[in-house]
Amino acid sequence: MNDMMNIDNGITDKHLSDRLRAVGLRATRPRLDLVRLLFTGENRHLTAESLHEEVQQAGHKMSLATIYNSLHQFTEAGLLRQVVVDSTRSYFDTNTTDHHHFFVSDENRLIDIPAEKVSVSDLPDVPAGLGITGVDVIIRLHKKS
Amino acid sequence: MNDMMNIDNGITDKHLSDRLRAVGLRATRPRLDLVRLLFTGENRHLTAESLHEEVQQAGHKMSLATIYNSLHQFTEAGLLRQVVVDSTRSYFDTNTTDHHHFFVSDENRLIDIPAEKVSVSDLPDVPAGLGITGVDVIIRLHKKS
DNA sequence: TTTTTTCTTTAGAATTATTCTAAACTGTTG
DNA sequence: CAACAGTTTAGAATAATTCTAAAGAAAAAA
Repeated sequence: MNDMMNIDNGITDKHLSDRLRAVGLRATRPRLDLVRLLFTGENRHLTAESLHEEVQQAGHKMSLATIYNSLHQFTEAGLLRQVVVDSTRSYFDTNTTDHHHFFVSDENRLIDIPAEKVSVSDLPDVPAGLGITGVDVIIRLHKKS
Repeated sequence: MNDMMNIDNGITDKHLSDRLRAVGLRATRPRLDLVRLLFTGENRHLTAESLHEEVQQAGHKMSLATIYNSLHQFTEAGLLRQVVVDSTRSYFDTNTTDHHHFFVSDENRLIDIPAEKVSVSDLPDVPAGLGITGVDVIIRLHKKS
């Protein structure tokens, strides 16, 4: 439809397709619709449900299964990062660089914290035979009385 | 059955009942069976399922709903701490003092890290109107190749 | 004590988020 | 454009958790 169409910054569908192919995923129509929402504009935090709604509102129709599949594929491919803050829902972050999170429990909302703002020091010895996958810092917040 | 029975350290059912009543919960038979497993001996990490199995093996019979109810009541009462590491299951920790966790994803196992071993410094400004509920640090581990 | 009230427990149904299945469909490659 | 491998999808299936409303037990009142 618009190979050279410029959405709201310099990102075209060509860029997005290339990005998908670069991580070994075919640039299909559904996946393009998703990455367009995900990687055009600011970094985002989302759930399968919220993304699904957004896709509908963007005028596309997509099975929830596809949303789940894609979120997981994108995560494995390193395009997304999964953030575990709530045991009832999965959150995904389009910012995959090293950083941490505030989690506002009253609103189920995540806020990024740059890595430099938190220093985790003197890490204890990791049990033998195990390696560190990642360090997650979550600062839980609540509305003040 | 055994008001003064000493399980394996100095903790009797009387102590456990008092502990329940101290946080405003009736010392019922099911709750006693649970706290006996939870607070006699070392600190533990558990899930509703794992606790349910353990209760069965201890020879009691208890509805899973009671396990869930109790875990949540105990958590609200401050007897347990909930640890969110996995979006498919809830973990509870009998150690409610300030500390952090290793999470071995290959085995779904938690390991405590004393608070002093991790220093979170230079916390960023908390958005206006919000207060800090808690700071969770989770270091994810995997089996080394 | 007995009675009454309030809190608990429970079995099973219901709910929610997520995953699975198998068939229809679409990029990609030759 | 044929043929294959990778994708999408609707809907069923699953897993963890919560709900419901009825029966049971602890605490309070009489």
